[in-house]
Amino acid sequence: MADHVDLVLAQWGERRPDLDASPMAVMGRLKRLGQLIDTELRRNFAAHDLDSASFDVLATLRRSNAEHSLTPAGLMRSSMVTSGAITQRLDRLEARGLVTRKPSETDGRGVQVTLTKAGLDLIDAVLPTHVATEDRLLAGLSADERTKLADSLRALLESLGDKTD
Amino acid sequence: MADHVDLVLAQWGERRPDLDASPMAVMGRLKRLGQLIDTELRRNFAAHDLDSASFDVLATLRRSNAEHSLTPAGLMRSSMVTSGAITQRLDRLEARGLVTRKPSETDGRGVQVTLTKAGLDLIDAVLPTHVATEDRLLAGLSADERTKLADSLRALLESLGDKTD
DNA sequence: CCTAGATCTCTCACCGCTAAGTGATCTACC
DNA sequence: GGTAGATCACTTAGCGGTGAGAGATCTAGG
Repeated sequence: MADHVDLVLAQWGERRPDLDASPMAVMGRLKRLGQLIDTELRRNFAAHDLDSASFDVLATLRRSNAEHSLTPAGLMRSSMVTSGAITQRLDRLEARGLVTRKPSETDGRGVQVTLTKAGLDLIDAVLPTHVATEDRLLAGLSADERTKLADSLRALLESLGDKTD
Repeated sequence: MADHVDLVLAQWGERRPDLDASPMAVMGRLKRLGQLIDTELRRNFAAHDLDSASFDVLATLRRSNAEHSLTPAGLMRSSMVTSGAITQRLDRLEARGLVTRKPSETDGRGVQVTLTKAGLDLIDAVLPTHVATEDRLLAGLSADERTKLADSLRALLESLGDKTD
């Protein structure tokens, strides 16, 4: 059993035997999986006139609270993109009537972003197909393997400071 | 112990208890790790006047064979980006004198891309710091945990068709 | 109070990728 | 041998991101 990364590691062993390329066994696979998964999810989103950036915002608002409302700063922390990216995402979603922006009542700098009815309906329509696509991509792993993998990934994330508390 | 994805899963359970969001335990973490790692590697590349796209091409050529030479089609398969992206990457690298393009001797449509001396020197200079950065990002996992994680990721990649043979 | 620094949202220039499509060349099959 | 379809590298329009920075507002310390 060998995947593309095994080949890459073998090539490095051939050309640069002095180099310890072992970190690539994890990092290379993370990158490659990310690209494969992104490509697949992109297709699903496109079928619903969406892209992963818009989905990300709508889904974050949807799950945040009963009002489906959050500040741009909150969206930024959740999405791990720059503030400029959030502004542009919201511009697009607002133009499509999927979210509204209104000044914060408590913070003169702040803005409150809220899902509109159209935005709520759209995200609720896309969510089941999105989860189904993710599930299909994981079909090769048993429930136990998924759990083990999720646990390993959680450990790595936590070691990189991705804590909730 | 809880990371950001645990919070996200709890939120979905609250807002959409009917939805089985469990695939996100793996998919969400893969996405999040990808973003964290990309950001970190970007910093390292920038310190060497590089970006991950250029590094990807130079490293692929470096490890491919003793001549450090490949076709654009080969680079495309290895990088999993579209052919247009490869053309543009090569344009940039050729303009910087890091690679050369010459027509294939055996295929009238084909091109042979080769690392120049400058390209070879640059990638060999960056490689050690790149691997060191990756190793630092994995510092939170023991050798055994890394192996287990790499194995899980390999299994997932293989199930998605990322085979060498 | 007042001020220094943090935080919030937004703007802008630039960059790299996708998606769709082009023309040229190769290959397999009739 | 001719032709239909695959493959190859490239072009272009449009999109979404970063990084740097602006201007407004909040907050903590003296």
